[in-house]
Amino acid sequence: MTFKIATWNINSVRLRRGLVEKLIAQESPDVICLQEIKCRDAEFPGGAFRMLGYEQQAVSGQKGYHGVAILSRIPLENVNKREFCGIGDARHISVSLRANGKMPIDLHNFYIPAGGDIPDREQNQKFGHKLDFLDELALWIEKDRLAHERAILVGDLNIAPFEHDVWSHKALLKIVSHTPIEVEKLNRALGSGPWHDAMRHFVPESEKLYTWWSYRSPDWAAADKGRRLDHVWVSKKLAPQLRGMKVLRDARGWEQPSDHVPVIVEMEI
DNA sequence: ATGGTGGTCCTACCA
Repeated sequence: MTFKIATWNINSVRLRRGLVEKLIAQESPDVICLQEIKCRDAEFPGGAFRMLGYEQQAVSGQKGYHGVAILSRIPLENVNKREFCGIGDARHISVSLRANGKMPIDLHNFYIPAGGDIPDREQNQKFGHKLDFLDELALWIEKDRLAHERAILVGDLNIAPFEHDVWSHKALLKIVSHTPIEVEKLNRALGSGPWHDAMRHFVPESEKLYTWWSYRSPDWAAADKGRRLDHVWVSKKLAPQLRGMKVLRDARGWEQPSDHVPVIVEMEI
């Protein structure tokens, strides 16, 4: 079967439930991974999505900040929430997708810390937290061999690793999300192991590719000062099965938009 | 170099 997965930092799922419904109407993904739901589990509008066929749901919420969720039309098993850096932030949830009797696919949904403004862990604890999170992620991936078979990793990773993942490589080298130390740590976690970048699989490294445009730019489309903060990675075993990818840039212009847009990947599973 | 906007929840904090 051709399987379609979407990932989207929704920046409050209660405020933008209608935009998720619009995504569903337009794209009808089999699985939707959301980040920054910004609500507790009990406040998640699961009923509305259930009515649209997403009867399988896994939610890790908290009050006011962060929070991740997975909506699925495919049966989910083994819901797991990992706590990073020993603080209670809801920044990860994983499930196994059980599709048409084949071996399940492990799916990890992440919201990696943004890291604040100053790219120095001595001056900015939030940047230190981001680096520690990435180190812990790299260790976990290696130790538990997260991509050993059929696996997908998505989310707002808050890092734009390639030169053309940002509007100006030179201007952003000291801007959190594109600093060399963050890129190096992301590469250590994902770039050199059993993972495969499913977005750059379809778009060459020499081409600009963004998923986020700041709210602070009223002319976001004209200025087009974007960054690719949202990612889809698949295990190398799944890489030959990739069939398509798109970034729904239009969603940045929807009414009362998120500052991130959905990324959609299709593959045979 | 600076400030620009938007979310949560009600006072700043976070992005």
